[in-house]
Amino acid sequence: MMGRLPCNNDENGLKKGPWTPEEDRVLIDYIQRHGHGSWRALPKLAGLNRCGKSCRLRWTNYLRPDIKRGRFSEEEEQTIINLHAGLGNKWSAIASHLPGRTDNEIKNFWNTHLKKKLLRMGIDPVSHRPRTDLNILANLPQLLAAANFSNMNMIMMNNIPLDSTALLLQSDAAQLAKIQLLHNIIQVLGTTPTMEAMNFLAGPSFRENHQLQRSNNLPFGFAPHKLTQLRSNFVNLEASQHQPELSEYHNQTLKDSINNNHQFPSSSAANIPTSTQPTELPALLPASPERNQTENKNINPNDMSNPSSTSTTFEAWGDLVDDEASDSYWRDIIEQTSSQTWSIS
DNA sequence: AAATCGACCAACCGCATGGCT
DNA sequence: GAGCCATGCGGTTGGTCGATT
Repeated sequence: MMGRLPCNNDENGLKKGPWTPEEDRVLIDYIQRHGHGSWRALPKLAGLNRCGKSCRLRWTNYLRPDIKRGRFSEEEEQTIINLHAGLGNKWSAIASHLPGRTDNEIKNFWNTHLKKKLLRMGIDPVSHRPRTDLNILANLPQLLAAANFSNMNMIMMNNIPLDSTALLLQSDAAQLAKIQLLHNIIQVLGTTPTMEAMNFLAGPSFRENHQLQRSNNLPFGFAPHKLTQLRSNFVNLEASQHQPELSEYHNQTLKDSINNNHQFPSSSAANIPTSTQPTELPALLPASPERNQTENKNINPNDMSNPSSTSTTFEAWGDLVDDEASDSYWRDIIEQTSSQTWSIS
């Protein structure tokens, strides 16, 4: 490899491993007086028995005066998730949007916290899309629990009386979890859902509707605009899962539903400008970070959402999914889609 | 009390890249 | 253009510490 100078401290007698307070002091003193200059020359000049690379790392990741330490805030967390969705593992690029945070710190935080958090939510941390492996089906209890937990947090933060909202929120959380599950199921199926699958997904009302559509010779018995709307709203749902503005929007719709005599969250969709609700919406996020790395070089985390496109998510599902879905109904879905998947693979 | 496990994170390693001669 | 050097970057490792068995 051209250009690389080994920093093999074992062979040249230089020290490795954790830095001592004394070494830190020497390094800080030197840089404060002379700047770091050539990192390679620095250790000798400063009187440190370390390689230049080690000094640079220690300075940039730990000793720099503008380093911000401590827990990541919710805002920082969301920013990292948003940026990672667009940039992938470009830790230095992500760090450039978080003043005082180092790429190393963000990388560690991602690997130890955020990755697991997304996995728990059923989102693939690499692609930022819902997980398409069948294991996700085994995570439904956690998904429901997470949804409930999230809603409970919202209640606590807004001092909303539990007795008047608990049942509604349980219902909404379950609804969210169901939507997530349906999304994953369709991802697993991969292609246009079969008639049988759509029958099960849409519930009794759709089955009735299908009979009418079939008599009109429409493909799959599904009105084309419904399929388009369905697909669009999956995209919107997915986008909302890792975009703070959209999450906030969904939180707000939930709050609205509480304040408006338990109306379904879609009631607040009127807050979103209708002029920006196309029938078919573009994907809000790249399918994979790699795909869009070049155009996202100077990405602004605040530009990564399009809240206006979320307004019909609940409405569409309200149209498609009956509220009275029973356990056996959902068992049927899972069994149905599982058998579909086996036949695909 | 000791052993084990898992989370966390500082530090290291090796590759990529850009600048200079 | 080739070779060399310095630095940046991302993946990985290994030590530490608290929780659990």
